[in-house]
Order: sequence, then C-alpha cells, then structure tokens
Amino acid sequence: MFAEVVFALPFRKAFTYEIPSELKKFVKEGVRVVAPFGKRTLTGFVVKISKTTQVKDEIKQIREVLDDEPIFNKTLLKFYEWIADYYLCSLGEALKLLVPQGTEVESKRKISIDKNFVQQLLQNENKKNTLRYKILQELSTREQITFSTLQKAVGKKNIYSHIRNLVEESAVTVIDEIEGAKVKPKKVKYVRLAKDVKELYSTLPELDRRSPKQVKLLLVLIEAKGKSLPAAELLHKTETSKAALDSLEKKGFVEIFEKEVDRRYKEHYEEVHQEFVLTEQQNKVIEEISPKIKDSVFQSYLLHGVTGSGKTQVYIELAKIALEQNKSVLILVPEISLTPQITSRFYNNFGDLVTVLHSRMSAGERFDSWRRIHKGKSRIVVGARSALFAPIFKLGLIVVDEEHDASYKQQDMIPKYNARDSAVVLGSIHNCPVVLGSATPSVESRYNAEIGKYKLLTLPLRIDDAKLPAITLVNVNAERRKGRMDNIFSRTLLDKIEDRLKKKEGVIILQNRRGFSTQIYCEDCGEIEMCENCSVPMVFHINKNIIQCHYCGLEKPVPNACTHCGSINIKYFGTGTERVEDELQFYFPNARISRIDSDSITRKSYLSNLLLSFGKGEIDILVGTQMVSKGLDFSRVTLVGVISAETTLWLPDFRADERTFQLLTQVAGRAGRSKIAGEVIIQTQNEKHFALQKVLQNDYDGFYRREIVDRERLGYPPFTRLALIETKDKSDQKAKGAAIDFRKALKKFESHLKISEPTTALIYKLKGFYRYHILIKSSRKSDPSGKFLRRAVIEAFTEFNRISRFKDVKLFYDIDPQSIM
DNA sequence: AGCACGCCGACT
DNA sequence: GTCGGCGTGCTC
Repeated sequence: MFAEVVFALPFRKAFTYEIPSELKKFVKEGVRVVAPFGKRTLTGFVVKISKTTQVKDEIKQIREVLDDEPIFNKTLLKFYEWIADYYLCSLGEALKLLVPQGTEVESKRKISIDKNFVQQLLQNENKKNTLRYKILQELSTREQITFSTLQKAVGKKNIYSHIRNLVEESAVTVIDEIEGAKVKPKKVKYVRLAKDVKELYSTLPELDRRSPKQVKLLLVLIEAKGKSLPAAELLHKTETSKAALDSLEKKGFVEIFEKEVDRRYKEHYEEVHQEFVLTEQQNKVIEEISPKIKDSVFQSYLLHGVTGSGKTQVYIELAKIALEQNKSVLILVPEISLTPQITSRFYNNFGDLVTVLHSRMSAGERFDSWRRIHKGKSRIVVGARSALFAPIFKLGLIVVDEEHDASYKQQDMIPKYNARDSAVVLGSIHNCPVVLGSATPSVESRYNAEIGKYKLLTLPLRIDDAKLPAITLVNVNAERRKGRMDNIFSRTLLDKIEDRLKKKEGVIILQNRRGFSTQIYCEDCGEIEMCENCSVPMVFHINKNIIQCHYCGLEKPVPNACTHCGSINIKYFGTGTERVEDELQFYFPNARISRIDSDSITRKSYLSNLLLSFGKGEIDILVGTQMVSKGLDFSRVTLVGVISAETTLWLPDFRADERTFQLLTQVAGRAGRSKIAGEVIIQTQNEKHFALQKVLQNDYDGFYRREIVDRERLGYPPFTRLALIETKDKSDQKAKGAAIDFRKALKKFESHLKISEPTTALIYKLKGFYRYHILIKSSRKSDPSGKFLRRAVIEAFTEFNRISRFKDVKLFYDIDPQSIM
C-alpha cells in the first residue's frame, strides 16, 4: 500500500511513500504523517491511498502517524485544492492552514560541538577574517547550535563545506534531531481515594497520631464522595505538601493519576443576557435563509443592515435553526479580540457549545479549541479570519460579519487568502447558506448582489425606533480662520463634549493614527526622521518617551537634535491618539478618558475591562484608532467625534474613498443606539469630497453608485481581477532585477492582460527589504473566473526561473489584493 | 524551503 | 592549491 503525501513546501507535487505494515491501520486519507524527505524529516498530509504506484525511484517508508482521526475528508480536500489553485500556493501550504500551529514534527539539523577542541582550533587559526574563523568563533561559545542560527550569526548561507571539514577534524558532529510537537494536550495530576470509605475510617485514628496532614487530605477526599480532585488545588486547600500526598499513595490509600484538561480562553467581557423580540424586518430575513439551512442548499446572501439594525440577533436566530438541524455554525468576525460584545452574546445564547478562535489566544488554548471542534464537542465557532479553517465537518451556516473589513485578507503570510471570498466557496462545498453582513458592504459584494451572485437582504431600520445620528462636517480651515480652533479641536466639538460630560453620556473620539505626533521634521535641513529599516517616518510616543517605527517596531530614544544636520530646530507634526488623549485631558481635567489602540491593548483582559467600565459609565470618553469603530454597542454613547477625516482619504489606493466612507459610517453608527438621539462631528479639510458628503447624507446607495462608475472607468475591481506580484530582497538591485525579469516573463500575455511596469512599492523599504511591484489586471468580461490570469502568473514564474539570474529573490503573489500600495 | 554539489575566479 | 561565491538540481 502506498500513500500520496504533500508537504507545506512551495512545490505543487505529491510524493509517494510506502505504508509499513504496522502503520496500515492508522494511515488514512486525511491524516498527517511524519516522513523522511531528502535529508530531512517532515510532517506531511496524506491526500490519497493507492495499491500501486508508477514511481520508479526508491520509495521511502512513512515513519509515524500524527492523527488518530482524519482531519479532512474528500469534500474538504476540494476546498483546500481550491485555495491552492486560486491563491497560487501548493496544496501542502493550503492544508497547513487547517492545523493548529506548533503541532508539526520536523527534523532539525544541529551541530554538536566539542567546545575545548574548537577553542584550540580557533587559537591555531592565524587569519582572523576568514569565514572559517567566524564559524569557529560562534561555535566556541556553546555546546550546540542549529544550522539556521549559525547561518544568521555569521551572515552567510553556504557554511556546509566548513562544517563538513570540521566534522572530518572531529571538532563537531552533525545530529539530526527530530523535534516533536511544541504544543501538547495539557495534563494535570488528580487524586482520588483508592480504598473503601469504611476501611479508611477505621485506620484514621491510628494515622492521626503520626501523620495529621495525611488525615486532613483524606478527609477532604472523603468529603468529595469518590470524585477525583486536582492535586494542586487539594494541597493548597489543606495547606499540606506533596510529601504527605506521596506517602498516602505509597500506602495505597489514594491514587494519583493524570487527567487531560481543556485550556479554555476566558472572555472577561460579559453582558447580561437579554431576550429580544424580533422585528418584522429581522423575521423576514430569517424566513428567507432558514429553509436553506434546513434543506442544505448553498446560497450566498448579502445582508445590508444599517448600524444598530440587529444583525447579531439575526445570526443568533439562524444559528439556533442550524443547531436544531444537528448542524454546526461558523461565525467569522473581523478581529475577535476587538469585538468582545458579539462573542459575549453568543456565549449567552449557546454557552459551552461556543468555541472562540483568534490570534490573541495562546498556542495551547488554540490547540485545545481546535481539538474540541474536531471532536464535534463544539457546534458554534466564532472566530477571526483563520477560524475559516476550523475542522468543522457538518456545516449548516456560515456568517461573515462586517464582510467589508480588510482584516479578512491575509496580508503577510502565504497564501494571501481572503476569508470572506473563501467562505463563499466553503459554503458551496458544504451546501449551506453563507451570510455576508455589513452596514457598509464592500463595493465588490454589493456588485455581486446586483448581478445576482449574492442575494440582497436589507435591514433598513434601527431596532427600538432608535434614530440614525445627526452628522455634521466641520471644515477645520474655515474654523481656523474664524478663530474657532483650539489646536486640533474645533470649538464645535469641544462644546459638544462638554455638554455630554455634564449629561453623563458617553463620548467616542476617533483618530486613526497611533502615537503622539506622526512626523519629526527639521526646520533647517527639511529632513524627516525616518526608520533605518523601512522607508517611513518615525512616530513619537509620549508615554514611553520614544520614537517608533509602526512597520518594523524599531524603537529609539527621542532625538534632541536633527540626526541629519544636528540642528535643534526640530518640529513635531501630525496627530496621533496619544496627543488627542493628552489635549482632551487638558481641556477637560475632570473627565475620565481612556485610549484604545494597539499600544494600549497589551493584555487580553484590558480591552474587555475597559469596555465594561465604559458601559457602566465609569469612563466618560474613549479615544482610539479604527478599533473604536468596530462593533461597539453602547446605548450611552450619544456623541462621536472624528479629529480628522483625512487619515485614510488621500492614500494612493483605489479603495481609499471606500475605506473612508466605511470607517466614518461605522464610527458614526456607534452613536445614538437608544432613545436618546446621537450626534456625530467630523472634522475635515475636504467637506466637499463625495465620500464625506455621502457619509453626511447617510447615503450608502449613492456612494456605491458613484464609486462603481469610477471603478469601471479606471479598470478596477469588480470589473477587473487584480494580481499583485511583489519581489523582495535585502539588495535593492536584486529585488529590482527580479521584478524586471518577471515583467519580461509576462510579456507574452500582454495582449490579454494589462500589466504594469515594475514600480517600487509605496513603502519601498520594509523591515530592511526592498520591494517592487507589478500589477496585473484581467478583464472580468474576457476572463470571468480569473483562470487565465492565474495561469499566466504560473507560466511566467516558470519562464522567470528559466531566464532570470535573480531566482533567489523572494516572490509573492497577491490575488485580489486589498490595497496596491 | 533546505540541502548538496560542482564550477570558477581570486587569493595566499 | 583551496576558499568562497554562485548557479543548479533534487527531494517519493
């Protein structure tokens, strides 16, 4: 018997292995196996089992099986094949998305060092600037080192010949160590009585004379009536030590055993469970979708519901229907740690049936959640982007909440998939409805609804008769001329804030930039303080008193003088959330102000506690980045202020207007979610801009109609498909050379595709790497499925590999990029 | 992606 | 000669 195995490596090929007889029972389609691969040992996925094989080369044997039960079946495999095909990665890379991180078994080649001998060799070296000398120097300080660490330490890749020499000199040995899973089930020691209670009672008086602590332990266990207790808890409660327990075990009174425990992520945010009476419009939506759940029919829906229209309650009702049908539910949310409210509502309705999956959980928590879902113990999965790959077998419903959100697109890892679009494919494979919900649908989704690919459902009214907030645009230039600006605040906004503080109502202030000031500018030489690894300005953070790069995280002390010319005439420009918080505190010294951005959210409980306090009225003003626009639902918020609408408006990206419209509409929607009317003040320099005008008029359809015309005229999605090719290298020349060569390889497709010349990326240097872009456009009319576009990229890659001398430059494909910067 | 090998120019 | 850079080929 043979198994076809794919690995999470960048080539699109399966490898055939022989199944040793002792593993026959365990090797099935859909399990992970450990197998030798070249000089290495790797974890791979069994995609097929066959009796015969055509392979003529030597066939190796599978070493180990990692899963008791398959983690994917034939149907699910189709989904991963689609991911691989669509986002241009190998099947193994796609399947890697399915498994929790830290569970793979891999060989690591390590160098085991004879320290003394190496030190001796080091002294015998007479030339000190050779690679050999550097390697010996690194080796002389330790017992063991991996190849990759050594390669990094000496800054060279081809160290193999040197190591081989050293092995011959018997200064080092190379060992192939197989590293097991980093994440394992958590086991805790438990104790239970091993003897009959009557029998125990008779020995207690005797025991009490010499070992009172042991008696204490026994009494607690007897009280537990045969139930086992966690050892640590028992010892703590009885104030005894492990020694007492151990001797009880020796005497045969108790039994100590290991029990697997479930690491469960705890959400600190809790809301009181409320029963809702569904509105007529909510019922209509549910009536439309529920037959599809019951009859297992695939259908995508775009649920366009204004902010506060009760979308979450619709999801909950639909989930109930799926559960009644004995089916599971997948709810995708933008970034779950940012939306504790929606998770809390699911917990309130479904309790332990809910499992949460997101990036802020520990590897152990994620691993346990994953296994809980795989075993079918959890029927409702609420999670961020990656939850799309949770091992759910019987899906009855998929919901993508806030479907317009950019975080559904994986940005920095391979494959760069879009969870919203992939969810639709997953629904078609599982034969279940997919509901894409948003108050500000993406232009693409709205278009798909127009052409009938999605079915449009609407919730045009807020629940409980709440009115949409009144929005005012404040032109900061005009206000400044009138002397009605106090630094970054307009008098209008300050007055409104003061009014709400008096009334004890909640205020949310948005400024979509972190830090204090976003640029440090020298008045003498005109230079801006830039990051040394990235081509972006350093941002001043007043709380930590540092300057920081927001792309690579580099922190530096605040310069006293310009680092270019030494002048002390340096000025700080641009406003971040820290400055907004600082100035608000100056104008309202008695107000309780908290800030929400990725700097302030460090611990996972912080945000939950903050939101709880805000809900209770212990915080008056929340200042934050776009985080404050997502999912916050507090009836006490009656005022939302936007410091500057410009932060997203002028980015050189075709989605800039859409992003601005969405962000402002969403943040505006945080206001007025009760009987008290809400108000929104947006400060801007471009009050005539159509995106802002449409926000002001609360006119999504108007925005869409104007935007879709522009998209067609300029040849952007949904009228064209985009693929962005990125080359990335430490050397500017090599990155550029690779981009030029790839462009050459694409030349023969020019008649069918619109292909840009290689350009530097907007942030052309990022974390020390230079980046070049080629943008490829393919018309939806001539290439509706995008097949031609993807084939062109793959063929160009083959050609590139043939002609280019920059093959070692890293290449990235971004299909349907979120932004083209 | 690793890892290994083999070619070739530039050095003691 | 041989060190180190670089290109190429392979992985069941």
